[in-house]
Amino acid sequence: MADGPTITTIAERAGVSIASVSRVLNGLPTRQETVRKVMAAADELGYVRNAVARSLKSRRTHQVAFAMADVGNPAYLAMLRQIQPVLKAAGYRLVLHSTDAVVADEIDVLHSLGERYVDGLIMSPLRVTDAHLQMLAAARAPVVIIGTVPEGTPVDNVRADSRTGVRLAVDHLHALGRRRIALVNGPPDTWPGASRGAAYREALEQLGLPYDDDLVQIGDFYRAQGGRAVAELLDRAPDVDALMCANDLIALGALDVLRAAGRRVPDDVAVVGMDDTDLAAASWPSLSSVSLGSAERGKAAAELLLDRLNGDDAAPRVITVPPRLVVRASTAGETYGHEGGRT
Amino acid sequence: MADGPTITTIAERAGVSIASVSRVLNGLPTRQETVRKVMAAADELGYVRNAVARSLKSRRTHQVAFAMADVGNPAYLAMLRQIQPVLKAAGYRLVLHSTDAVVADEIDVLHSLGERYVDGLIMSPLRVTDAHLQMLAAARAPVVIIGTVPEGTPVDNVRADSRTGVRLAVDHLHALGRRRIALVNGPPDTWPGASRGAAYREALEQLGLPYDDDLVQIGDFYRAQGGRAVAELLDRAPDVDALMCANDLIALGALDVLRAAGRRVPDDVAVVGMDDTDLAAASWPSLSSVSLGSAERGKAAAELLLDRLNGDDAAPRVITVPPRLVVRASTAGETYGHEGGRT
DNA sequence: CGAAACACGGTAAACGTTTACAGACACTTT
DNA sequence: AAAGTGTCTGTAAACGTTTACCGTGTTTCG
Repeated sequence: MADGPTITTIAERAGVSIASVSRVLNGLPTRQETVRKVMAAADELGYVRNAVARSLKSRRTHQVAFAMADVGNPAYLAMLRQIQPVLKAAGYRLVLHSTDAVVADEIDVLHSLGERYVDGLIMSPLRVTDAHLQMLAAARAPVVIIGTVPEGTPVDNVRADSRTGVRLAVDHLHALGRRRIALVNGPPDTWPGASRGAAYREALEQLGLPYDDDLVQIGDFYRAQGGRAVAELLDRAPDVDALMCANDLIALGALDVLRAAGRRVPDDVAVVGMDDTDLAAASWPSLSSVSLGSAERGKAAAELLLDRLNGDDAAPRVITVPPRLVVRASTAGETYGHEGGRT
Repeated sequence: MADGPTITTIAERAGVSIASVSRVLNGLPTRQETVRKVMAAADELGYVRNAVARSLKSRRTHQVAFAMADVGNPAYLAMLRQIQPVLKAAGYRLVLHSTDAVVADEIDVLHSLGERYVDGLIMSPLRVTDAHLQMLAAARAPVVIIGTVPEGTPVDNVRADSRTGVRLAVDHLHALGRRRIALVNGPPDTWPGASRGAAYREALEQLGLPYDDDLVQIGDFYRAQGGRAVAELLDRAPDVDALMCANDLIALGALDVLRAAGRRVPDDVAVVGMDDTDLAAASWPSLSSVSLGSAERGKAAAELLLDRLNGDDAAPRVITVPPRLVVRASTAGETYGHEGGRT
């Protein structure tokens, strides 16, 4: 692993100046003979351009960061899957940050933009605090937020519409004749938890259904906890005939518990999840789920960021991705396979 | 977004030289008064060190690359989940490459090590070609391969043991009294496909079961294809009583088709998957699956690489991670939840 | 044939750090 | 009082590129 060749090495070998080498390497107009000599020397030496030196001079790293709360969460992975190819096609490398849903870590990432190791950032924060807003206002590179950000924040913003998403699910359940529709939610101090809770209430109201505290159960966004929450719910409101779950993991937990309790799905209790992860198609009965368009949001975010990196300095843009209800066996009683799973 | 402050800006403001600024910033011994002035200036200006310039000088980027075949594949994600925190804790950023299982892309990644934008690389190639070996021998930074690499290749190597994995599964099925055990495999020209095929044959032999061509079906590593393969298999060998599937997706496809064909799982046909992905725990009946230790391999790889980055230059090491059979409902008929799923 | 135009290519500065070296100053020590 | 010791800080070079600028040699044209 001897010290790799640099343009100086090449220049010596080819008998030209480093400027000429650089010009050849960058395809700037140069005499044929010089091009030949430089290329030959570069080939023989196995030269590869030093990206760091290049970045220092050009002030471009050709790297973009994506900061997600949790590498394990399928919703973020869906984003990642879309972001990656878009950036790659545009010649950018992807630096991945996992913030473990810790606000301080997110702030750190924003702060580290000052180190200039990336040209831009896509971030999907759990919730947006004042600290976030301050850092965003002072960000040293273009940032795109996947999530919802207050009006006037100077960054591009790609939103889900969980309100409409919940609406779709509740309407669907109502249309199937269900009247005791429960909500199994995550913590209300997170953005998803809060907005889904509010949307549920609103949806009931629009349908003329009464809001019943007994029908709302709060747990965490995980399977085991979701199951526990549903168990409590069944105790308290045995007449429940539909469950709106705030994500797919909770819904899987619900299926576990319903099965154990001898309730048939969907005949006795219909279940809808949220996020439409791979798990929804894998479970049995397969899980109806509201897709909040994680994939589309990832793609949109990447494209917005690329625009910025190409010098677009128009006013901050907001894109809202519409939700989509994917109906599977857990509400419609269809047999698996009907919806043409993608795997 | 005016040009950020540099140590020169700070030096002027604090009335000292850039050398002093650098020293203070790096905690080298300096007079208290100077420290104070520099710190004050840095704070006021909101200075953040430029990582690129720093890397150029120090020849360290504090970045590590992880190259996986496919961002969508749960096995790689399991690795990623372990790699990320290990690197983060050691102060490294993670650059993610998705090679789309294209050999040329993998070679590209190896080649790009010459650009020195990372200090090291963890790569999990689908199969290792001569081109790989050449590049590995000439790699400009430490590389750890997750997968199997020929004896004598000068890189650290973390292996799965799919031979033993298949063995575990077949033994398990045999112990349950199954005698017509089929293999639903992926393409035999991939490393996983080839080794699983061979291991299956070997396992049968050891158990004194006859090898029967009708019981081996080749498809692809995906759900729909797995289902199709199993459908054909049922036609050809209706007396099959167990399926060893080369990965979890195939196994899910198998469950679909068995259910549609009215065969009970596990009573009529037992099913084992491979990789023990999240999907295995989510499906119903939950899927027995052989874990090849993706998570452990990821962790081990990250730790090996960190050792190298800390200057360890001992001979290349090989770590083999033992497989583990996770028994769930699809073979044992236990109810879900028994194995204490991790979600 | 001399001057202007032009095509190439070399010199050097710059990007923002780190760090070897040496200078400046304040004390000790003899 | 001169020399020695030690602490702190400034100057400058280096990391590997890109690029502005200028000099040289050739071509073109009056």
